[in-house]
Amino acid sequence: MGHTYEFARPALAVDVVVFGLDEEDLQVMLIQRDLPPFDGQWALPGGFVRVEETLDDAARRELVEETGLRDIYLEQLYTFGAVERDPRERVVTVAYYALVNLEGHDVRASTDARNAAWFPLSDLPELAFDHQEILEVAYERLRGKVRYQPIGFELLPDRFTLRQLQHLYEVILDRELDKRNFRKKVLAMEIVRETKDIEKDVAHRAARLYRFDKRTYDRLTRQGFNFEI
Amino acid sequence: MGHTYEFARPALAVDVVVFGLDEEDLQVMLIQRDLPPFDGQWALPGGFVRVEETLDDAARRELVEETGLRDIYLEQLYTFGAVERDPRERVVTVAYYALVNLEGHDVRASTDARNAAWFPLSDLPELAFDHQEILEVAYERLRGKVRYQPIGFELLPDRFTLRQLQHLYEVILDRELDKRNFRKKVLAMEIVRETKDIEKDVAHRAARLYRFDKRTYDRLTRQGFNFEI
DNA sequence: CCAAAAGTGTTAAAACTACACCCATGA
DNA sequence: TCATGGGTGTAGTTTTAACACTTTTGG
Repeated sequence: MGHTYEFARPALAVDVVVFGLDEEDLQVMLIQRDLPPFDGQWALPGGFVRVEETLDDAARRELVEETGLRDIYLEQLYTFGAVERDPRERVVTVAYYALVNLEGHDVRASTDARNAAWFPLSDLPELAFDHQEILEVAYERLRGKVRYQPIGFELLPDRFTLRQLQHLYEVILDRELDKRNFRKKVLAMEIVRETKDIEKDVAHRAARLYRFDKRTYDRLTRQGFNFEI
Repeated sequence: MGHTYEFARPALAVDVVVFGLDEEDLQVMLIQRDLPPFDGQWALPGGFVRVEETLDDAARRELVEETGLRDIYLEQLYTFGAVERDPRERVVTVAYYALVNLEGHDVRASTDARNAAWFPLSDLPELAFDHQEILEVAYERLRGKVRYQPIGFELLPDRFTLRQLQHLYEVILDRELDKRNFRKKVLAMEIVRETKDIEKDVAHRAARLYRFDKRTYDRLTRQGFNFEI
């Protein structure tokens, strides 16, 4: 970087893969485009980075503007720079992924989210640009990271049952886990704390609710503990 | 991304953290700047992205131009977008890290590398821009990734002793490993193959040379095997 | 013959896996 | 009273961790 810019500049954008979880599936939030290129097709929420905002700020701003989602877990994923990825001109995009608890956030509460909708990961429409590839990289990252960082809790409500937690891992890792072994492991780590409450309105015995104990997690981590499912 | 660019654009750069390993230490390649800002200070090799090249191409081009290093392991790290990270103007940089075998590549063979030099990670000069932070993120990534991806071999010559391999992990992970357990584990994975040769010119019993067997690694990986040290 | 690193096995503890039944609740 | 999921323990196997001595080679 020994000299100033003497060439044409690529444009710089951000795109966000928002994952949500319901009782069935991992879901992804998509936006239906209403302008060319790819008019009418579904795409990841995103937009251009302004010169006076950080990349994280740009991603959060676009999320609010396009989906109404705010204050959610957001992490940078990868930067995609294929020369022809946007047919209009050279656009490099910094991709993020976000995790959101589907029960706690209502997309439709947003003003400008007429074209936003959740799709199950297993049944996505055709996506604009290289967004299919971005989404695959995001899912790959989520699957890898969820095993050794306690990010999965971001997909659950504040208080959750161990069944919900196990279901989360089963959906993301795409394999079944043994109930007894899973509970033993999670409880042995001491990073989920039992609350005094139980589920409501279920047609069977109600399960105990637990809470992720971030303080204990941070303390244990400083002592060399490694989270792993 | 529903509209074209109506704002000023950030400039886009790449920077590369090149790691090398010798008998002592992890080393990092730095460039001494000869222009403001930070004139005379050391910095990561890097430069602006051209509009007709991919990010990977830009990183490789800058590496060749500034250090003479080519055909080395290179992987995207993270994109840094703090608004004031460059005092001249808004510059977003896509950081990479690279791994190189110090025995196999001579920096001084490069034409334009008068200002390039290796520094031990444990004794770095003050760096320009936010390059100290980039370097810390790169080291963190290397430390995390080396345990579950066979990238460490990139830091060694084609044929290496098990001692060299163990030393590599000890330096990167910053802790001692048990010789017998380490050998057992590595050999049990069957991804390093014994050669028929041994070390030369050592003042003690010469160790057997091994080679990383990428074909076997790929085959095992397809079968669900997970590398882990 | 000395210094330096190569090479090699065993045992105890811990972690992991597989597996089945009774219990509580609401409909 | 039935359907549904909640909740619990054990035994066999595998993996990990700790640990010390003999061999080979060049100087």
